[in-house]
Amino acid sequence: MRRQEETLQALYERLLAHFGPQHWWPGESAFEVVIGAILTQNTNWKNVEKALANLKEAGLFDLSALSGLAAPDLAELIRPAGYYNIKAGRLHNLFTHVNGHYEGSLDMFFALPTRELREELLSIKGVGPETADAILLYAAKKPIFVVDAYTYRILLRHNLISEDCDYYQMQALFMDSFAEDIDFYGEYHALLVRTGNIFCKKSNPLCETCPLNGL
DNA sequence: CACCAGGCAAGTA
DNA sequence: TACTTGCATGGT
Repeated sequence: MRRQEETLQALYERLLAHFGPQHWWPGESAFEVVIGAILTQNTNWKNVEKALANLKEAGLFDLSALSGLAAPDLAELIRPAGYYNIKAGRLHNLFTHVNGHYEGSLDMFFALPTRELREELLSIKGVGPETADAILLYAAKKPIFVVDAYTYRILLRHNLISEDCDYYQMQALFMDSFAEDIDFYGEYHALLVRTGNIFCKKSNPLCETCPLNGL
């Protein structure tokens, strides 16, 4: 319905006016986005930064170097990000896929059409819908909207969805409302996360100073 | 001290 | 199919 896309447009404009452009994803390379996408699963970004710094300081910040590490050694380096044993395995799964099918080249992997690339990412144990979409949008530069826990919480609190709304329903809400635009999708998701971090945490249920009040 | 963070997979009934 | 639970560090 038309009302909904106007609301989503207004929501974006309010957030942009309040916070300004976020210029996501933080990090310079596609490789860093991929690693960060795994490490930030259910984890504060500050903790991820410590893990990324460890990898860089160890001089192991590339796919072939990390592929050669034993799981316990990789786990120790990413320890500050939490779930370090699980995440070491998930990173390894991803490296193995890229090494086995694409000569260790992310560029070659990302040259796949969006639909196929998404399916392959989801086939890797440890890569779910949000991680796959974050990699698609911010690393592979494909036009796809990333949904996360904050997206759900913000939409729910402003009565834009019902409680049982799932990942793909929320994603369709945005992608049906707006033309495909990598920069716009990237900004919008980043703004939702920024807003969530400040105004829409579980511990801050009232959102009294939230710029979205009165939508 | 309790609670939470830019999820996901595996186990259970 | 639909819940539930484990994973874990570091900040508030």
